[in-house]
Amino acid sequence: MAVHVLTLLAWAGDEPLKSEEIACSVNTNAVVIRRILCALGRAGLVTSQTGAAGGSRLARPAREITLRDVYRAVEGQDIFALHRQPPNPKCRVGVNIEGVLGDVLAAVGGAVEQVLGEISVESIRQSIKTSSRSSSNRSSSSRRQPRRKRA
Amino acid sequence: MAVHVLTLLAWAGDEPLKSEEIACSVNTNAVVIRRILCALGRAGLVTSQTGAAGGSRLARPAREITLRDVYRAVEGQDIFALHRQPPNPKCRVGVNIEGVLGDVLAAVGGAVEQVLGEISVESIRQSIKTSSRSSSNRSSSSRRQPRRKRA
DNA sequence: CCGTTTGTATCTATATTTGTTACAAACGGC
DNA sequence: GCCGTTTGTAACAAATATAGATACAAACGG
Repeated sequence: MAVHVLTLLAWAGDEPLKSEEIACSVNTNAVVIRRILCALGRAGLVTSQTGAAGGSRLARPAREITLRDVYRAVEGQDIFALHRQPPNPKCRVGVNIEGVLGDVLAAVGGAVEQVLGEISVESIRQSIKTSSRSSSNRSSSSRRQPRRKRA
Repeated sequence: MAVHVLTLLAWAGDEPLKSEEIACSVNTNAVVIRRILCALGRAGLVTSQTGAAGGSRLARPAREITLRDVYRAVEGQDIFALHRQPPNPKCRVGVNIEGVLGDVLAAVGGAVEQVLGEISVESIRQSIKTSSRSSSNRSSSSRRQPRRKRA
């Protein structure tokens, strides 16, 4: 949803968008959008203004905002997590497993961020533009079902 | 937790472990372990036997089981997900965003699997072995707090 | 044949996320 | 300076997912 929001803002250019307008396209409540915009604002990706002529716009060119920035702004930091309840410390494996898995998760997180770091909001916008031109497109044709697990 | 389970099984070697024993080290309920073992069994990573002398053991050498196998066995398929409620199809961005993001998620998933595919259960076991030898270790010393979001 | 263990169903508790209502603070136009 | 508008945030309800627990039939070995 955050990527969706930023893509809309990229499209709008200089013109500020109101959370209500964005919510309409995303098909959700305006407060949900404001929460996202707030997080993006704290990360320095967007600027917002209150008041009658208010709204939000990108803080810098869409080409200079990567999905990695978005990821860091809206996701906490731990996508994968360890045991909810710590393992039994009396077991030789239990004592150390969390430390070792921590390294694994760090490696995974790094790989995720590297992939996301190579994709800009502008490139997303471009993909959408081309998608809407040709309907015989591999992008939009694939996937229409995965409504599972955390948005 | 699945990695924890497999590491224990790798340690046990030929001797089958009961779900109750595993649950003790992981510090959870035996049924939770059995659920994991069942998923791992369906993926062909472990074999289990009922009965008095029953229990579970690895279906093949620990070196030939990667965390990618584990990942596929226990996680559904979509770690990241799209909008819970589909975007507004009347919006130019809303129509195509899911297709484009689907490609992004596929790329991220591929990167995750690639990293996990290079780590075997055996290497996890080795890391734990060395961890427990030297206490001045970067692995186990780092991280002790991230109890956030899904185990 | 009998005790043990898996596999699975079912239920509860807990955590997380989303959606919703409400409202103070900020801002621009008049 | 006032007034309507919009953000930022709090508070709460609803939906969803996961973990933990109890129960029990089926399978297996001695």
